[in-house]
Amino acid sequence: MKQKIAELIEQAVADLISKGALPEDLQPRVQIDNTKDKSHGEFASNIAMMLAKPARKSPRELATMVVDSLPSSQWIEKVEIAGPGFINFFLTDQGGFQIIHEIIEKKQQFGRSTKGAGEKLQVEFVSANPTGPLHVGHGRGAAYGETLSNLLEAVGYQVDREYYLNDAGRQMDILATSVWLRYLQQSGEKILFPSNGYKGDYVIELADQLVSEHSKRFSHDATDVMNSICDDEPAGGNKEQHIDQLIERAKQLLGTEDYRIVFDQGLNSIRADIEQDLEEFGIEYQCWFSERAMMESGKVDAAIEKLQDLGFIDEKEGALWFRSTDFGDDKDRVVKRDNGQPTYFASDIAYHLDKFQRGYKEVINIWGADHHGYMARVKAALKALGENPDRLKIRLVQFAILYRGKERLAMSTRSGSFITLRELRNEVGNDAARFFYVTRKVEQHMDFDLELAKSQSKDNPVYYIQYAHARIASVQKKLQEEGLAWDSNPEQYHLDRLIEPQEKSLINKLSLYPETILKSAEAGEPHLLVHYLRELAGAFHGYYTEHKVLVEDAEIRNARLTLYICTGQIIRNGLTLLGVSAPESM
RNA sequence: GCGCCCGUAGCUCAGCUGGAUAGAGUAACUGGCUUCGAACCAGUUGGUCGCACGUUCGAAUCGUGCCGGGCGCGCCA
Repeated sequence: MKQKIAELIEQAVADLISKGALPEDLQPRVQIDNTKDKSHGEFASNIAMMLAKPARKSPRELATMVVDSLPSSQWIEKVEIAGPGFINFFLTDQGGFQIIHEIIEKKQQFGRSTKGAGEKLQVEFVSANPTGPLHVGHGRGAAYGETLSNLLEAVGYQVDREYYLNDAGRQMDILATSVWLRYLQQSGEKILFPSNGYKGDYVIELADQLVSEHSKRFSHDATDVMNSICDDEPAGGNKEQHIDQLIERAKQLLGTEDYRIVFDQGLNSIRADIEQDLEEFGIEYQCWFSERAMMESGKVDAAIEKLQDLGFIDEKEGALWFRSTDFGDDKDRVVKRDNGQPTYFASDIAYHLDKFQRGYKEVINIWGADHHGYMARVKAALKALGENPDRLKIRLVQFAILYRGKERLAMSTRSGSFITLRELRNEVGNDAARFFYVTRKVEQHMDFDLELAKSQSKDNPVYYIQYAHARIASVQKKLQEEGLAWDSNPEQYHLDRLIEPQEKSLINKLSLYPETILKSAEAGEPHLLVHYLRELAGAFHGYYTEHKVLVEDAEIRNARLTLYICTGQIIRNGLTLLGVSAPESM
């Protein structure tokens, strides 16, 4: 409808220009807004104010000219000029009812579009290190990434969801060593657990599995393990050195093959746990991309060599530096350490190059806000490699700070004291968790009070929306019980019987759904959809309490049922995109 | 010190590419179930939009400078 009105205005302006009433070089950027106040009609345009200056006329005078030149339309009841020069459009009933027919016709397809034209996009999200279970901080990225993917699919893109698995590097070595040391403790060795190791209970469980599957295969005397290892921090030493020496000792005593078994035991088990956790949360990836596999394939070395060939690598102090300052970064970055090991950044370069080569129109990364410093260097590397860095879109997700009442909860994986995503899901439920996470825009810091979410779960907005859906389902059930049915023949809708103000505003809300989806998707802001659904549910609840559906008058009944069915459809469509269920009863 | 994000009602947050009297939820208070589900509805109270300039017909929205909070600035991942 907006489009139709915009066309009318464009015609009017073009008409005025051809008559010489307006300058030729005028380029109208027609903007149609939804009005907040219905006394201003359904839609408003500020075109007269926009053109006032270039046309050298007063806004109101210009508005009059535009209105007089406006072609007539069956959808427009009347047009008024108001305020400083707004042109307000009042729709005819038929104009407003169009949307009802469209919803009934398209059902779950309503609101979806083909704007994306089937182009391929990739969304990479969560990508937490497989060193422990996901915690509530990861949950926000998970819910956001999945919802964004759903929205992009809804507007016609083909989306691949991807998880970058950091299954190589020092953190994983620390995990493997932690598991092994717990294993040794299980077998009765007196070993003081390193302060820098992973202390969570799940590490002990991994050690238990190791015992039951491999018995004493990895056993060694505590004295051999700890011999000549430097002191840990509590004993006055350096905790980083301490853990690094323990890693070396583990590799040396176990040998390549056995070390890999211990390593993989931890990796595979945690990865499986993460995958299951996310699946239960409604998220399935098209690809789990292994960093280790990428390194073993030689892609990381190849990327470094390519940069070297292009002349962007300097050798300093035994290390290889990528000259990222040539491409707008603050400082140059090491890609290969003096010990010959590639850095995390080197993997990232190779990984992003690989993504780009897989033919996506755009690659979207969802990162925690603490990673914002990496944007410049990754884009710099892509640019150096001859790729267009604008194809990489990075969305930063601010932290969710978890509270239990007033108490702020720790979220460190290493310390082992954190609330897992699974615990959160069990406590507040998947629907409330998914909904809560995307209610606020991602740039906002978020306070997540567990006690509130739990104790006041009845007041959670997600139930408000679901309740509207359940009420509609309930009415339909009641209809059947009374031996009645909704007449699905459009001739029998009798929409002209919808004359109540609550009906008008509900219809108006319904008509806003498609543009809400489009905007949410394009701006990457699922919270717009959340707020829309709340408003829609609000409009419905108000209507529901004021007017009965199952009235004697069959025409009014069918008209209202039609409106109910449309409302239920939109709530279902919206909640589905959010990954929230739309229950028939609750 | 430099960079990114944020500052709107007591609290948690919306406010669409600048648009008409700044909106929800929650909390507080008042009223509404013999009638399709009260997990609901109607109403009242509550704001110098952090502060100050600037841009213009018009600024919560854009620009600059302060103030306040969060995060980042490793041969860690």
